[in-house]
This record gives sequence, C-alpha cells and structure tokens, in this order.
Amino acid sequence: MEASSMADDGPIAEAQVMPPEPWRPAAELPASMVSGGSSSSTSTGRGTGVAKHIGSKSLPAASTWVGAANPQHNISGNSDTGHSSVNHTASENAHDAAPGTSAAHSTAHLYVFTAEKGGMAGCDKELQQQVIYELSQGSKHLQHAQKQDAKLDQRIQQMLTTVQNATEAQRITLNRQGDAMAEAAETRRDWSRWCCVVDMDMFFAAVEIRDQPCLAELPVAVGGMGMISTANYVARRYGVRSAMPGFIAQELCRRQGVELKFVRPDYRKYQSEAQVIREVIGSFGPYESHTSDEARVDITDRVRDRAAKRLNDDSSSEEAIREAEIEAAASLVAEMRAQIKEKTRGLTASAGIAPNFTLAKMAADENKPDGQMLVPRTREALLEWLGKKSLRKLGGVGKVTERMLQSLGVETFSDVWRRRADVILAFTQLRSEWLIERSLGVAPNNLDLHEDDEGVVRRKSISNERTFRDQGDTEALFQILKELSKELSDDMAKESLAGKTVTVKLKRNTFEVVTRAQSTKRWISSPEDIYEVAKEILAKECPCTLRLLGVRVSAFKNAIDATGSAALDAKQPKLAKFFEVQKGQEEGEKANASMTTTRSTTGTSRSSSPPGMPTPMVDCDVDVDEACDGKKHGGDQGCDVSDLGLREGSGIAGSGDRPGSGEPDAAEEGQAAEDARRMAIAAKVSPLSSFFKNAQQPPPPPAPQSGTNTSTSAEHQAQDHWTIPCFVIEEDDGEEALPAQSTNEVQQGVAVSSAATGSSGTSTPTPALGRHSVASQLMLAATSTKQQRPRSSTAGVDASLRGQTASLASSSAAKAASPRRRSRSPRRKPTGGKPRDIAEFWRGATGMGSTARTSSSSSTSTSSTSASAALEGGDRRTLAWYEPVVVDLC
DNA sequence: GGAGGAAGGACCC
DNA sequence: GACCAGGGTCCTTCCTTT
Repeated sequence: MEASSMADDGPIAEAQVMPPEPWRPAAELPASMVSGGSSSSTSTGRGTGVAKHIGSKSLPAASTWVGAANPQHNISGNSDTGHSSVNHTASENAHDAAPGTSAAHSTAHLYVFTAEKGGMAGCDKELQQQVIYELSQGSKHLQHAQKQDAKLDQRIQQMLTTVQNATEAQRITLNRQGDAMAEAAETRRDWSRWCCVVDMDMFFAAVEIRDQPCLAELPVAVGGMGMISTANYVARRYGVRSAMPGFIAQELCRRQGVELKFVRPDYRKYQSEAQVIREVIGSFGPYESHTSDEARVDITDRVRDRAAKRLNDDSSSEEAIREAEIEAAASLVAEMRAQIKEKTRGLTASAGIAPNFTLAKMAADENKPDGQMLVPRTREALLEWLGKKSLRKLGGVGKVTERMLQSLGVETFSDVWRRRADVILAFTQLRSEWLIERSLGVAPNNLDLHEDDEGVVRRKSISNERTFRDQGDTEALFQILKELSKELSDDMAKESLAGKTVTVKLKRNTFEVVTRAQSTKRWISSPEDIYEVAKEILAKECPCTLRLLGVRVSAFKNAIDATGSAALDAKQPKLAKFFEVQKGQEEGEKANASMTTTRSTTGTSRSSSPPGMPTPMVDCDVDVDEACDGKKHGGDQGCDVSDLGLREGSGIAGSGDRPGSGEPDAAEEGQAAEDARRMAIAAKVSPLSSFFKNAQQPPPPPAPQSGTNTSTSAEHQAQDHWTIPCFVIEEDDGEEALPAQSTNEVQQGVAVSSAATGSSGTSTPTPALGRHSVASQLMLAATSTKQQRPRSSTAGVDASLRGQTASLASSSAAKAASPRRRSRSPRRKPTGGKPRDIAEFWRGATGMGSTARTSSSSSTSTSSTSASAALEGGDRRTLAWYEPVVVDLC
C-alpha cells in the first residue's frame, strides 16, 4: 500500500503515523532487533530483498509499508497507546464483509469451505453463499453450526469487553510487553537456513486426471456426496473446494450449467505416488512429510554447495554469496519440481523457499499451481511482503481465530503489531507471543521434533472413526465399536503400537461431538482389550443416538530399538538422565562402582554409599508399565534378566549359588555396577512376569529386625545380592502401574509394607528384603517418583517412611471406603481408573484380602502380618531414596 | 501451587 | 435420490491429588 493512500484509510488515527519500532527500516532499529547480521549467531544477513518467482505471479512493487487497519472496522485508535475502541458486534464483523443477501450471509460464514483457496479467485461468491444457504436450511448441521457460532459470538463479546475495559495505563504496559515480545522474537530470527515447502497441486484430483485424461477439462471432485477431499482448478472456478459437502458442490456446478464429476478416492494409489515424491524430495535434503501431498525439506546444504561451486572463489563478497545462494536455491527447487513431475508422470508441485517453514508454506501457496516463490531475505523486504497479507494465510489461524482477530481490527500481519495491546489482552500469553512472532516472519526453521534417529515420525495417537446414519440402537453401536476396535488394532499391529489410553469419540445426531477417555493399567493393543475399554466408555453414554463413532489409542509405550534396549521416552527426561548417569558410571567411574556393590551389612536391604560415590540423585520416573509388557517388543526372551548379560553369580541372574565371600574385589564391583545398570534397563524393558521368573526362590525369613550397619552374619555373607539403582517410592498410583498379570507374583512383596511397620512408631528399621520384595519395591519405585528425597541413613529413611505413612494413614481409611468423588463439572464423568489406596489395590487385584495375603507366604509372616495390619489402616504411601541400593537376597 | 488426566476445541490436509 | 470426513497435533481449561 502506498503511503500516500493512508489518509484515505478511514478514521484510524494511527494509520497516519509512522509504525512502531519493529516496522521501521532495519537501519533505525537497535542492533538486538535486527537479525540477518549482528543479533543472530547463525544469521548471514544476506539477501537482496528481491523475491524470486518462477511461476505466474510476482511481488508487488516495493512500497513504504505503514499498515492500516481495515476501514470496515469502526475502530478508533491511538498510536501511542495502541488503544482501540471496537464499536461493532462480533456477528456484524463476521458478516458485513460478505456479499450476497443477508440471509445467505447468516450461513456462509459458518463454513470453513467458504474461505478462498487457490484457484478460486473470480468464482461467484454470492451464488456459493446462496446455494449453501438454501441447501442448509432446516438441517441439524446448520442448527449445530449456528449454536457454535453463537458461542463464538459470546466469546468474542467477552473478549471485546476485556479489551474495552482496559485503561490507558494498562495499554501502555501491554504495548511495552508487546515490544518485549517482538524484541525477543527478533533475537530468534535466523536467516541461515534454506527451508522449502513442497505442496502438490490438487494432489488427489491430479492423480485421477493423469490416469483419466478425459477428466482434464471437466470440473472434478475427489470424494463423494458427503465430503470432497479435493477439487481440480476447473471445479474451483465454480466455487468448489476441499472440505465442501459434495451435494453443495454439485448444486453449485449445476446452477452454473456444468456437471461436477465425482471420483472416488483411491488412497492406496495416492500413498504410492507420495512415496515416489518423497524419494525425490529426500535427495535434496532432510525432510518430513505428515501428509501425502506436502513435505518440508531443508535444502541448506545443497544450496551452499551449489553456491560455493558457482562462486569458486573463497574471497567472494557477501553480496556475491548472497546472490549465488538465492540463485542456487531457486534453481534447486525448480529441479526438484521438475523431477517430481517427471517421476510421477506429470504431477505438478508448487514450492516456497524461505528462512523458515512457516514462511515457506505461505510462499508455496503464493504461486499455485506449478509455481514457486522465494521469500525476500532481508528483514525490510520480508515485512513488506508479509505486512499486507491476511492473517488467514498463516498456518494456525483458522476460522475462529480469524474472526476473533477481525473483531479486534486485526486482519493483516502488520495489524498484529499495531494492535498488540489488544492482542495481548484478548489472547493467552502463549498465543499472543506466537502471533507477534509470526507477524514478524519469525518461526522455527527446524524439522519436526517427533522423529526418532531414523527419521521415523513417532506418532502420539492412532484412531479410527466412522460416520453413519443416525443410529440409536445400543447393540448396533456396540457392534460398530467392535469393528472399529478391530480395525484400529490391526493398524496398531502394523506399527507395533501399544497404548494405555483409549478415547471414544461420539458425534450425536445433533452434530455435538464429545470425547471420553479412560486409561488402563497396562499397555493394550488387541481388539478385545481396546473394545473392552471402549465399550465400557460407550455404555456410560447410552442410550444415545449417534452419527459417528471413533476410537483412539494414545499414551504409547516406548519403542524398543533393534538392539533391544529401551528408547527413552522424550517425556521422561528424568529417566533419561538417570540412565545417563548410570552410563556415565559405567564408562568413566568404574572405580567408584564399588559403592553400588557394597554389601548391605545391616540386615536391611539397603547399603549406605561410601563417600565419593557419584550419587544419581535424580528424580527417577521409571514407568513400571514399560516393564510389564513384552508382548509387542521382544516378548519374553527380551525381558529375561539372564538375557541381559548378567554374569553368573552376580546375584541377579543367579539364585543364591554365589558363595559367600567377604568384601567384593574391584573387578566384582565393576561388574556389579554393570549389573546394576542392566538391571535398571531390565526393569524398564522387561515384562515383570519374566522378571519374576528369575526370582524363583521364595522370600526368605525376615532379616533381623534390629539390624545395625555392622552385621556380619554368616547367612548374609552367603547370600546373593541385587544392586538396584533407584528406589522406593510408593504411592497410590500403584494400581495403575501394577500390571494385573503380575499382581499374584508380587503379593509377597511386602517391602513397603514392612517399611510401614515403622509407622507404628517404633524404631524398627526396615527389615531385609527378599527377592520378591525387591521386585515389588522396584515396581513400586517405578510407579511414581514425584518427590525426591535426599539420601538418608537407614534410620533416616525409616524415619522418613514412618512420617509419610503416618501422615497418610489417617486419611486412607475414609478414602478407601468412599468411591472417587464425582466431578462437579457437567462434562466430567467418573472414570474410575485411579486407585483408592494400595490396600484396596492389593485386595482387588489379587483377589485376596489382607488375611489371605498374609498367609500367602509363611516365610514372610512377620513382615506380612505387620503389613496386613498396616494395610487394614488403609493407604500405604511411602517415600523413597534414589540411590543404588544393594539388596541382600537373604 | 504444581502435576497430570480428562475433555473440549482449533487447526491442518 | 443423494445430504457436512477422517486422521492427526497441539493448546487450554477444569479438576483431582498431593
């Protein structure tokens, strides 16, 4: 927009003044705000600001971009404070710009498919709105859309009230806050990368037209009467576009005298083409592709190589390098598109090249179809290019956000800055920062972080859903659910997935969508397991009349790599850190490893680490469930502790055949450290059932109850020991974490309960732990480690345990007696997955009361009895210490 | 008050 | 005559638990 035109932009005072700081020419800005040079360590600062186009369009002539609010909004602004008063309702705002009749307006804005898409320029918007209006009247879908719209109106009204109530002083503060956000964004601006987004043109339709050339000149839609996936450019001229219901598209074409040709989608064919395309793209650099028709590729290395070859001179000026890189990028991407076209026998792609993928995506849309664009590579030219664009072109701004922004008078990228106080008032901190950053053209330039080392994207969930005619018959709904569960299970099997959370999605016949989730105690993947949970969820919603049912599984188990070692979940950084520490010990501090092998000489299960020991005082979030399911990843053989290379006689794989000896020598200590590390891994990757297979010995009689740190009893010296690197945490998550399959095996694991005997107030130290006890402790330790306790002496630990159990015991009985409180929120449903307390868990999961449990092993009678008594009191949450611990196997 | 689960919603293709 | 998808991700809010 020419500066001279600004005076005509309406009653917006700020439109006539110079824009605030970030929009000044870079030369006038503080160094910290100017990237492409001084501020960014990776920045080259290169760029001519000339947009390179290979395609049908070109950049508008350079102009002094000042930015002006849309004159359609009656907003009075103050340039200093950014103050604006918005004098229209949200509905008016949403509707007044649309052409056509007012009745048609009242429905058109409700649909996302009325937004303009590439190739739709010049289509008859008025007719489109009229057709939508006529065909939607009286439908449940329209009623639902209007209800949702009313909610949005209300939300916008609240937002506007907040904005209007802000004082001048608050606005000044908010503007400064916006300044700070912009400044922070500038520090993240990075010109160093060459990011490319490749977007196939009308992909599905293009494949079909290629295979049936007779369709080329006809309006073609891939999809059905219900929904259109994509449409060719001929159809787009008639207002047809993706996400539009087929019957509306058909009528739209009919009224314009043409017949829309529907083609059924063939997803396998598209996937096959997508693979060909990815192979081409992959030859240009690292890439990621979440959908079949779009990919992001980092071509930085190729660009630099090519530019260097062209220059062939190390002493080239920055200007020359810049030009060479721009040329290299443009030519590389043109080659990529040509190769795609060749390999796919004629499918065209559009591409955008920019310093980040957000801008590259926008650029890719700029010259569709079969075109490409290189975003200006200087700040000033970039902002000029960006500033006048509608925010709707920004990925992440959809129908709702667009309307909210519009009601604030924010329509273009430049508006965000000028209305920054309003934006900050209206949106959350995160969203405001995001908007301000994006409005300046700053965005991440790295590829997806969800990939593993081999470039495979780790999905977070997997789902399957189906729309059908209104169905109110419960049995029929269950049948659909069963089929969905089976299909989902099949899909999961293809990717070796197992998850813990099942979500059922319901769409009522009113189009209202609800989701209900339930987490399970163990990883599930079979159709039966999925269906069992899903059915339970659906049963709570019945009777109901639905038009869609969906099942989703999430909270996946960590992947196990080819070597059988656990790939640590990115969500468990603490655990990763823990193992890192273990590894560090193994590699660099074997000499200190003796600390982990110091035999307990107390008659208790724990060692006290000698000074100098590298104590892994980390909060260890071992997820016991990972140790409970080997079905998918390696099976039993992968979880057998003996398979992990534990030495014979280490006290881990063995069963007491290690001759008693005095203090272990250094070699033994080193090996034991290794054993400890492996044990930790074993605990993570192995099913507990196998874990316990290696613990065949029944728990021994309890160790002396009054042990000291100097016990040297012969029986202790003859015992094996386990070195367990992390420890006892116990809390009421136990029910969730303990796998049902293992509960019988761990019923003797009374270590925690034994510890709890201290809650009686005596000074009894923790008794010795048997093999089973250790395992249960390990499990319990794994259930949750939200708090970290400093390493303590035995007495200290006991005191800690006592204190904790005492504090918990008082409330546990009541908790155990009463079911989980129902939420007061109307949308909340009792999900029942959480444990009430450990005692209840023991009884429920093992089918044994505390008495039975006590009698389950006479050899543990002392501790078990104590435990039982304690359990009668209810909860048993105890805290732990987090150090390598040596556990005698008695 | 933080963590974490559940639910809803926005958005993308 | 047909009649508003399906498969994902991320963010926010609310609630419970500790």
